[in-house]
Amino acid sequence: MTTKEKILETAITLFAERGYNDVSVRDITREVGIKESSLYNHFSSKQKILEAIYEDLIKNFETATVSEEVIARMIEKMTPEEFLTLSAENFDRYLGDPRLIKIWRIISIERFRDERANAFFKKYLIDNALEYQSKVFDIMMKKGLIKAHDPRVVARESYAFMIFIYFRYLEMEKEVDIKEVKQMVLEHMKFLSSALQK
Amino acid sequence: MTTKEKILETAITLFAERGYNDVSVRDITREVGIKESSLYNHFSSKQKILEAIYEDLIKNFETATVSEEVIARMIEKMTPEEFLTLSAENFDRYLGDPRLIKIWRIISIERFRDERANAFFKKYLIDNALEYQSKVFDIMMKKGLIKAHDPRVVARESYAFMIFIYFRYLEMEKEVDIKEVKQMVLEHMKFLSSALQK
DNA sequence: GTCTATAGGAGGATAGAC
DNA sequence: GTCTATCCTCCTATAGAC
Repeated sequence: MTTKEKILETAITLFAERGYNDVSVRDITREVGIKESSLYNHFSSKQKILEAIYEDLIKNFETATVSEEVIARMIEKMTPEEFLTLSAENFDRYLGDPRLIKIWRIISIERFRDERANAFFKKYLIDNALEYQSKVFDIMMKKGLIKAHDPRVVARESYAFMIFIYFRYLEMEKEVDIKEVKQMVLEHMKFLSSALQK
Repeated sequence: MTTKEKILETAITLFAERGYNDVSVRDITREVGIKESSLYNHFSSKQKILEAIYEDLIKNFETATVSEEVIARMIEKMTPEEFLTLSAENFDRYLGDPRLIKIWRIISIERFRDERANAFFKKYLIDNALEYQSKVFDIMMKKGLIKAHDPRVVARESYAFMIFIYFRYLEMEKEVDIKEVKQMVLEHMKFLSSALQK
């Protein structure tokens, strides 16, 4: 690992623990094993480190995003159970990536003082997901696979639970019991399935 | 309003906007209209102001808490619809109290660096409410008023939505459209009612 | 109870030698 | 690319006059 990478990874760990403001350049360089002044050979300011972390996440999103077309074709073939299982699996993948969890935790902390972080969180972790799920439920209703409802209402019922889990376990617990969380998500999917059954 | 009260109210407003760390004693005293040194005649440190705010909230909780017995008797008489309507009304009352919203927002921000704030939030805004709702649904199931389920699962389905609303609208928006939020809560209650109907 | 003046410390950042 | 030395700014808090 290069010094620059070491700085970035250390910053991610420390920012996720205490937030950007409560971590000093001194804290980072002490952990990395260099002097403060040496850091400025790799990043021109402390702020640039944070921006590099944000860009890391954006890159991650860009590579992970699937085209509208592909999504549309996938949905056409899926049953409600398959869709809910897929959602749960996506969440599980997130739970298995500690570095990604750390970066989202930084966004969580920073969103109170940084409008950019707040907007990013809102868009990528909430509103886009709600819109997507809304489309899926709409198609399923039109195909007569589930009970007729306002699809946006059903999408909120489905996804609000995920946000609750994020809030209560990922943000509020130091150590997450992944098995327990997966169980709760499973129970939610079951409840929703039965509520949507015709 | 005494100077001490002015300091407290100003601190609540500023801490809710930017968090404890990003508000200096200078910021507070500038707003109040006194010099920094004068503040120390009313609070022995900046930290004590935050603690006074926490105590304010705790006092609020103590006066608002109803005994287990009263709750038990209330539940016995309630239909599921009445209970869900009551929950929505409690939430509306919160939405109508800007000072209380500010204080909870401070707790929201501070929970990432202050374990006490985190524990407080977890207990009073989430776990106690979940436990309470769980008891209510259990009684209703035993009385045959709603479909049989694990009452804890139903309580999560019911309350996770409230936390989602808190997260997405109270924490993430500068200006909350209260009418829109009330509408979403209403739609949630309707969905849940129909899902629990025998 | 308010003021002026200042202490004492931590933070981000730069200059310049090696 | 790393180091030592240092700068400047902002912060919380205190001393002591009025």
